[in-house]
Amino acid sequence: MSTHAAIAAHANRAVPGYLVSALAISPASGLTAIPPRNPADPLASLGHTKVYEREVTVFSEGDAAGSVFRVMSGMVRLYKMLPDGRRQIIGFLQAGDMMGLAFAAQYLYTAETVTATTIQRIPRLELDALMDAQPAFARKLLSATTSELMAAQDQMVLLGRKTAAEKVATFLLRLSNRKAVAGGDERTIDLPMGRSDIADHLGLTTETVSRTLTKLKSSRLIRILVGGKLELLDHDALADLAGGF
Amino acid sequence: MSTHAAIAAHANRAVPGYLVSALAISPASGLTAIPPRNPADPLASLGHTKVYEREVTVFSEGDAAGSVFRVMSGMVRLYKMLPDGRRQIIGFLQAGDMMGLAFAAQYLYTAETVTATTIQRIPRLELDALMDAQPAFARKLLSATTSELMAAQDQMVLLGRKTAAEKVATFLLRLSNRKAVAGGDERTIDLPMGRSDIADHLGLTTETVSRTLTKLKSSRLIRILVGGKLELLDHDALADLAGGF
DNA sequence: CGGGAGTTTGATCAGGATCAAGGCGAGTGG
DNA sequence: CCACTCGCCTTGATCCTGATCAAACTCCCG
Repeated sequence: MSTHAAIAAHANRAVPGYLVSALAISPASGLTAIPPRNPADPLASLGHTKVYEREVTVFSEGDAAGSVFRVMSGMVRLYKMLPDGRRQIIGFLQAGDMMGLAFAAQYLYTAETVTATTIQRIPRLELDALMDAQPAFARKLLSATTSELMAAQDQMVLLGRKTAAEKVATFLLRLSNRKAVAGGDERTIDLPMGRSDIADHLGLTTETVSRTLTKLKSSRLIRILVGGKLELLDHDALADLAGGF
Repeated sequence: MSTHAAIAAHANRAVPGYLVSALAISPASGLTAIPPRNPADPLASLGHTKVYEREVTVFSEGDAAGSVFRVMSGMVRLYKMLPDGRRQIIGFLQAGDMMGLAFAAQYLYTAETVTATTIQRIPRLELDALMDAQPAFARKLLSATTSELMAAQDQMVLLGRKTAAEKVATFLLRLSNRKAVAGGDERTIDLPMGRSDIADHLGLTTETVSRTLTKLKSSRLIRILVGGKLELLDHDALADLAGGF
């Protein structure tokens, strides 16, 4: 399922990017001698790639920001915290998504792996050099960032105006959508993150997330599978419930 | 107060941009013969500028998107609606802010004036041409859009995790911050929008906004003035209440 | 197999929404 | 110029969704 073609399709999807822009991952990255300029993935030759364990911190809000990162596989959560510990998860990143892309001296959110994750770290200086060398790449970054902004605006609608059931349904459909475009079974989605992660992403509590999922299960809209997987039994009914993205 | 210097300072502020990026407005724009390329404001010579009355629509969600817009003076609200009419105001735009900047065929939100507003309309083709001609300008747009994204993430924290009082306090401080950087009296801010606009921006109802403002007034943290103005009497106490941006 | 974190379920609480009246002020027309 | 009116804002009473507090269950994981 995570074929190169699938990843490329994902990166070029028409659907707004999910978090900080998805950029094509070179099929060849890491497998062959690195070409100085790979037209398909200009980033491929920059920085280096590292495997992180599950549930570890990649960088923290307030850290000096010298690099940007690209998730190659696995899942990362980005979040901001209020002084008293309340947490808002800004988004979940998957293959192709970038993070840390900002013109600020410090990172403005914390990045932690959810699962074991491969991440490419690119020094800002190298990214800047690439933008200078390839204006088209700067445009690509702009396009990806704009997509992120649109996704962020959808999330505002969700957080500000949707009910608990609508929030959960929307969340499930988004995951399914991402996965569908990335190829793979439409109906079965992965939920590697915990209930409290989902809660902190949707502006709810774990209990409410759990109850809502239970209700969806009772209504035969979803089926909860072992190993953090979930099957969407009635996509249309979920879409009705979600009330638009 | 809205001197050229003030606007320039505003556009270059370190604080994250508020909605879709703030770009320098040329001091000379519209006042002198238009130079073909104004280094201070590369946009100045593009498209044309029009004055809109208060409470009119500039473009609607779903309209074919052929232009981007820049607010030169006045105030605009951007919002998205759910099918049943619930509304989420994405943000309020002021001088220097841009809207409609997306790589999509349709506008993804509706833009309406709050007050009488001067708006520059720039065809996308012209913007694209400018980006081709001046790579530095594309970088500037990227920087502005990234700032917007950061602001959107702050708004997610507000919507998902803050209480009504924290939301209102944060909102007032943001307005004050914008104004402060743009020059002008730190303590007195303009609230040209109605209570229901504020409510739809903060994920509350008009009643709750009104009650919360009344409480802030009783606690001597603010004073509500005639003509949609408001005075911040205790900036520090408000900041405590807001609990971080 | 046992321990423990995460999840589910239950009971109660409370913040903010909803429903319902007044009050106030800015425009409008007489 | 003043009074009226309409829309917005404020205030009050009640309701309800989702939070909080509490406990049992399940499934990993060692």
